[in-house]
Amino acid sequence: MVCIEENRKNAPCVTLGGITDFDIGKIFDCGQCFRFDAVADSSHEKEFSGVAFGRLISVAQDGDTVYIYNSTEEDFENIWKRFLGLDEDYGCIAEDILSRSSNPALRRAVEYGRGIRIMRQEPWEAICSFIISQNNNIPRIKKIIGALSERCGEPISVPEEMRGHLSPLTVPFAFPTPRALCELGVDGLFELRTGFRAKYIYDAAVRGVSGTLDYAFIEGCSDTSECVRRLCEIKGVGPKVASCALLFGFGKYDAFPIDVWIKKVINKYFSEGEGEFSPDLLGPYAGIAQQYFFYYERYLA
DNA sequence: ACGCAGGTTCGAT
DNA sequence: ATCGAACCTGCG
Repeated sequence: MVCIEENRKNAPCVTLGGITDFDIGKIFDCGQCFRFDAVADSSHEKEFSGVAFGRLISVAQDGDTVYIYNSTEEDFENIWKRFLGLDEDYGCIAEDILSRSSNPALRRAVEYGRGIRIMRQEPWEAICSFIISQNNNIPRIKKIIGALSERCGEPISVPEEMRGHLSPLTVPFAFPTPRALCELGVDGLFELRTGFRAKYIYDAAVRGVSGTLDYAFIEGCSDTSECVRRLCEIKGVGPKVASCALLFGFGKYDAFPIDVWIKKVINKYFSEGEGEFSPDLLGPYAGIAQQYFFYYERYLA
């Protein structure tokens, strides 16, 4: 018994049924994305709101039903489907990963991380976000990115119907363009509490504006280690940051970021056995395996 | 309170 | 080539 008046107040919403291997709690809390936060008083089991591609949405989930609020069908097809990794069959991907190695820890990690999806965020935002992430903690990373967006990103209108679907941490501003960050300058970036990363962000922004970055090449290049080398030309971008940007922003599923947690994983589970560990062992979805391992090591225990 | 955080650079061997 | 320190800041 749903009253029409009440319905009319609802935000436009795309509803998806029968979604498996998909858990927004894991997807938004596994550290790949810094602009989505939990909606506290949601009417759904879980709900996260945030900004991407210059748009504001919330993603909610009850069991295998997923809701995208403030999205049209068209935006879902063109943007959010890929953004949320809903265009991939994670059953097959997990199977492929497991077929590469009989390592028992790998099996446990895949099991534990079931529901994680690798997001496909905007490349520029991913590069910048992971520059900011270095030697930093997640709450502060989010704070800095929010501040940057509020300071020089395009404002986004928030429909009245989205009330109740928003985290207080969601700031309705698009991620700044390279040009906007350039205009801010190193000093402006420093004032936004980016610390020693200010000059790195600035260098990335300058390259973004001048076209030195060449996204098209990276998008089209199937040699991921060559992509890493290209991104490492940016000051403040090393192999870890480059790999994160490639994995979470460019959809390069074989990019394999090695951070402190993954180092632990390699030492703990891959130390015995002849030869050095290599991501290549894990196949074309090594980066996704990496994310399962990361989540397992970081959040279990 | 005070070490530490999903790294990278820079200078010293 | 390899190895440590230093790096901004504010959260836990």
